[in-house]
Amino acid sequence: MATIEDVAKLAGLSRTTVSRVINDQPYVTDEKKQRILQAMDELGYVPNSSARRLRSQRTDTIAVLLPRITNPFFGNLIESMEKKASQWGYQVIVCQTHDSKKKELDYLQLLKTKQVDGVVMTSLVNEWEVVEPYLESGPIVLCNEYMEDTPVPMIHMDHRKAAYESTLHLIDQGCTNLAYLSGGTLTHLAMERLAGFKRALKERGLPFIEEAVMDWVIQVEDGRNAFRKIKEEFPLIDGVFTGSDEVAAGIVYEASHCGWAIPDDLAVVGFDNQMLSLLMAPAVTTVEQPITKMADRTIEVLIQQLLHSSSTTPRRYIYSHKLLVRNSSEKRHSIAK
Amino acid sequence: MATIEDVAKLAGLSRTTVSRVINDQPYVTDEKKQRILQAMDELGYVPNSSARRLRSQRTDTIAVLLPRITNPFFGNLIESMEKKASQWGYQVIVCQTHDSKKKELDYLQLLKTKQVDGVVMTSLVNEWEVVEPYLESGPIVLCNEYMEDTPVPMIHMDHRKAAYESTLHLIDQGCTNLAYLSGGTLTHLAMERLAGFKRALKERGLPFIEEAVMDWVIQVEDGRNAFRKIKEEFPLIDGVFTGSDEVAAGIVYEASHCGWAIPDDLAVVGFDNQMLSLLMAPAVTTVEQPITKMADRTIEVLIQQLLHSSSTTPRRYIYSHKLLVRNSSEKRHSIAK
DNA sequence: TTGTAAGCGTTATCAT
DNA sequence: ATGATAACGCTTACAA
Repeated sequence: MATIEDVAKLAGLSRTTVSRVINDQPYVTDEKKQRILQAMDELGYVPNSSARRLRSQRTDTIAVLLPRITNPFFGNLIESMEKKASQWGYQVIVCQTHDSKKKELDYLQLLKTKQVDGVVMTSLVNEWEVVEPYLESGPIVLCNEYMEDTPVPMIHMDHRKAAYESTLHLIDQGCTNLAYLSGGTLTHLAMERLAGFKRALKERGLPFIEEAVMDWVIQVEDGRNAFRKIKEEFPLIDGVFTGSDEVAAGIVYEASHCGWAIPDDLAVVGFDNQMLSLLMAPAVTTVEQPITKMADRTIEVLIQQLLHSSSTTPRRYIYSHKLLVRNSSEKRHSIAK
Repeated sequence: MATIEDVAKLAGLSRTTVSRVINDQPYVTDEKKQRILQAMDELGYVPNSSARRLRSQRTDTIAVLLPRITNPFFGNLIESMEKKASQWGYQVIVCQTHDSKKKELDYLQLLKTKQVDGVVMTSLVNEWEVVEPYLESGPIVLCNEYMEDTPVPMIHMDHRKAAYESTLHLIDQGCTNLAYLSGGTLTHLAMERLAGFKRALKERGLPFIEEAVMDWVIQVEDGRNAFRKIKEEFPLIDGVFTGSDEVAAGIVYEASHCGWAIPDDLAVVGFDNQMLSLLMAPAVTTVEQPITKMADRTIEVLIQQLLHSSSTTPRRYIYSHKLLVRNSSEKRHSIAK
């Protein structure tokens, strides 16, 4: 494998000059530049990335932590982030935490070992206190996930409000016994949504049915199971708030196959506006998130920190959602007065 | 940032001994080991990964090239690969080529720059001749994608056979005018499938309708457009082979919304057995791939190459598929005699 | 069992 | 405009 030394020798110049060419620095005559470029070509020379990183103390790489790539929401998020990052010459490393505290910390370790320059966290399962020390090793930006009193930039939606509106919508359709299905209570996000759900109930004087709260309902399969449980144990439930379109789809699917009418017997709302929600029959009411905008902003904010390591107070960017009402919740003859 | 030197000093030992502890090597007394571990802890020491890589010439990282992570097939593939790789202490870098020749080569460059020890290609858009030279820089394994006379291990299904069987199934259901929708003709895979499709037609004496072949039909949206085209331009078409469940879903969706009956007016088969195909109404007939098995084997094969750099002839592992017949193609009263 | 010392391939500093 | 030289932080012969 050819090194910079080999190139220098072949071109009859010094390593320094070759390095200048590699890094597009000034003070190299065109003639010598050409000689070097040709030598590089001849030897098939490629700079060794570990050596560059070691010397320059930069990796031009950022890590994006997410629960699982197979969740389309995060898939789309990472897709946009990568596009944006590459525009700035940055690589992205995808880090799946699978909602594990240990894995989350393992990946934050990348910051300490200098494998990445910065980190984006799109979910947060550890306590913030545990994560904060890693800030010493490099910038962290929160996208999607968020919390109060945290000294890092945050880019996200108002999930409490979104859940609140979804729930109001269900109530407006005449639902009076609502179930709440969540992807897990560990994250701050999940608590925000639950708060919005409860607030809507309270405002309309409806009871919060503790027993009809289910956690760790994430996949389609979980949604199917949840429906069966509702059918057998809580037949009075007439509306379901879910934190994901997959779960909503599972419910719609299983309900249809069990002879329940959606939305008349059971109204369902999902979250994220995934393709799936539109394709289901009936189509699933859901919350649209401005994924690309959030992703782009996140990368911009992180890279700005990387470039200027500015000590300005971290900003917070809040994006707005959109409730997409579809047939899984919209009753033809609304019972609401 | 503490270095190995700092730890050595604090523990009153040499860098070498510290290094031995870091790498779990023998010949360190328990007492000194403890002293070192404590020093590391005290200083919050973490080995610098660039330095290790530079010195050891290994990255313990492999790159997996795929078209797009938002395609659930590849999402699941990468999920399994990552799991397997981490069992061996390897990291995985996800590289989205978006079917671009340039990006594919850019990512292969990771091998040359020593950012990764090996590469898995799950799709191949460049000519093999262009890719082959990269083998000098490290091992490459093909998973999913495959071709003849290539000196690298291959792990894949027989796509020609799968397409052949799907097509026969459509014909058995009484279809006589078949359309063929492909995700792109660039890959060898696509050609294999087309060959299987054609063979089935030929065997049953049906015509191959050149005009009803559509390329670059990938997403749900493409499927919807494809249906509209069929409806307007080729109303005689009564069966469609598609290379993806998304496309099939788009067709089913659009057809239903246009008043066509699936499968009676139009039978549809998809590919990959994605969740979506089961959830559609009607559910989509599809081809199940043994994703986890293929992913696991791929990583094992690659890591074996990494560990032993054996010069044995590269093996080829062919896995078998399973045609899942569902309502998008199975006619209640089969017309076939 | 432990330590010395020589690199790994770059880039940054300082001369020239 | 170009070059010599010293790091960057670690691993690994080899010596002790």
